[in-house]
Amino acid sequence: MTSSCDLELLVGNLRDARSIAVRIIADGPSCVRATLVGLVFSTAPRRARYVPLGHAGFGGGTALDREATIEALKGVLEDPAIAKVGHDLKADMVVLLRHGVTLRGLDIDTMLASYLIDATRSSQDLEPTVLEQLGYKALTQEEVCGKGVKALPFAQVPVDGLLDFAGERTDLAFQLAGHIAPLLVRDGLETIYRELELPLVPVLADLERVGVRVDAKALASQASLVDRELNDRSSAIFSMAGEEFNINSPKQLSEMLFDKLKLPVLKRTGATRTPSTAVEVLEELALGHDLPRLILEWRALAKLKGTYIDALPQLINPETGRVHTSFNQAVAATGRLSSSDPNLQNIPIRTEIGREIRRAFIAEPGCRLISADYSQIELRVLAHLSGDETLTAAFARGDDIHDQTALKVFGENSGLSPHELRRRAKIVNYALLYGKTAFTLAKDIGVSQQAAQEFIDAYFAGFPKVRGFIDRTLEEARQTGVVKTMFGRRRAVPEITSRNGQIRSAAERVAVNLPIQGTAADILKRAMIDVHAALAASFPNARMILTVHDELLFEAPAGEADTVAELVRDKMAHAVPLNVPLDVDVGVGETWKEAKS
DNA sequence: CTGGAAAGCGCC
DNA sequence: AAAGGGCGCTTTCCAG
Repeated sequence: MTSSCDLELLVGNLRDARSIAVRIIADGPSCVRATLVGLVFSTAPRRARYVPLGHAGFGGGTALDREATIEALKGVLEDPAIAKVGHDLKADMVVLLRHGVTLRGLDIDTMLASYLIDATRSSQDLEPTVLEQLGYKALTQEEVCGKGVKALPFAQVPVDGLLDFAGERTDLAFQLAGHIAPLLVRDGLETIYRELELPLVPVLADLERVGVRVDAKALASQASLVDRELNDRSSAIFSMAGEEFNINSPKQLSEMLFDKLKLPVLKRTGATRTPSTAVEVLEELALGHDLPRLILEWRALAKLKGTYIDALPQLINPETGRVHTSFNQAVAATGRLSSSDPNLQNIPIRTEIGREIRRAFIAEPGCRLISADYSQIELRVLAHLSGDETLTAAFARGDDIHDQTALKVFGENSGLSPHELRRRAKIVNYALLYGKTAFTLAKDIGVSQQAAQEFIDAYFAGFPKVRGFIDRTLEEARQTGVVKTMFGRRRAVPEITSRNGQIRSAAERVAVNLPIQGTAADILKRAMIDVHAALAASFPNARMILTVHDELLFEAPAGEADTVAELVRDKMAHAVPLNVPLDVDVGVGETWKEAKS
């Protein structure tokens, strides 16, 4: 273990020693995620200003060691002139933030660089990336620390092994950086890396550190309510079925519905070809039998309870009273962020009972939550990218875009109610974004397949340049094997030339979707960086706490909530210049549910 | 007992 | 015959 004397020597020699390796156990199980930080200071002349950081999803060490070590290194870690290199710097940053250290001078994050080069890799983890880029088979944790180490309680993991593992990973990140940085330049990704992904790292680290307050009592009372509803339904289900079975088992359920009760098999599952019990199937069956409806209700409630109501309270950090999600910046193929442990990007909103869960997401006393979401951002991106005059003019006038689509697609004399018209038009709008076929569109809006095809044709006739945008995108994909967002984020679509029609069609949908979904993701990232800076400058007591694809959530003192909301609206609306306005809906409330309504 | 596949479903 | 882009989580079921 490094003594304080060694540390002084180390820090003193940082700029002129040939090579010094230090491995620090920096943290125990704590707020967001326990992490082992390893530092390797390599001061060979050409690289003298690089401090690579790595982590290994671990924690521990004695308080004395880590506090003394971090204190000694603080000046280096916080010096923006000393460039930092690592694999997943945000993970290190979150740990250091909890020790009062703000990591500055972020330079090469090999995870983010690798992600920009190929976002569709199955993993951006250090070891597989090193294997692919450097052809080096990295040692696993078990190989370094001994077999069975992962099963040990943290306190019993041998410290020496951890140090070696940290050092190994740190060194790998450093080597990888040298190889991968030129690839960013080769692929024209420097700008999006330097101006979007890298500046987002400290923003996300802040969001994770702050977390969101969750009301465990509110969830507990919802739990007992939902329990009663579940019991009522399962009793009814078993009495109708004539026996008890596990409703949650698709296998047992399918035996009950299709073997014992002889209901018609409408669809089979993908791999095993067993009769499907998916929601579309049960909805169809519910027209002729009472049982499927009850099963659907039971399933929805069980999902709510198991995934949210029971799970969330266990994830409240006792030190902060808040839930600290992890945002993953290197997973989604389109450039979106994802959230896990827990996923706070799939909290229910669609049904009233589900929406109740958002009452449990609350502001600190004396504070308010502010929700700000882009209105139809993907359709606006489509309008911009396609340059379609009808679409852009509709957005410029502030028309309701779904009503506009209804007019174009269904005409003025369809005989449908305005509400039904708008509902169908909304489905048509989003169907287009995702490449939905006439077959499924017909099912969704309850018309014949032929009628659905006529709606699709009418859409393209009404918004003529959208067809051109799709054709150009597909042509680019065929020519280059790659599609891009407005800001140069890329996604490879190698299957675009597949001779297999199904595979090729799937690739075409991916190719058309990427510029739309990916550009929307880029815009939100830009907005997050801008808003974060604006709040730090003008409202230091207001904090960004969540991001959900087209929405940002904030917590601010009640007295300034309205002002903060307007600042946020302005920054989001002007994050990037488009040839259509970006409208932002904002709301303030004591809970997430209130803020969204 | 653990890990992974499959089915299903919550969100944008 | 299949038939919508992007995620992450829970449960069941089975293999090792």
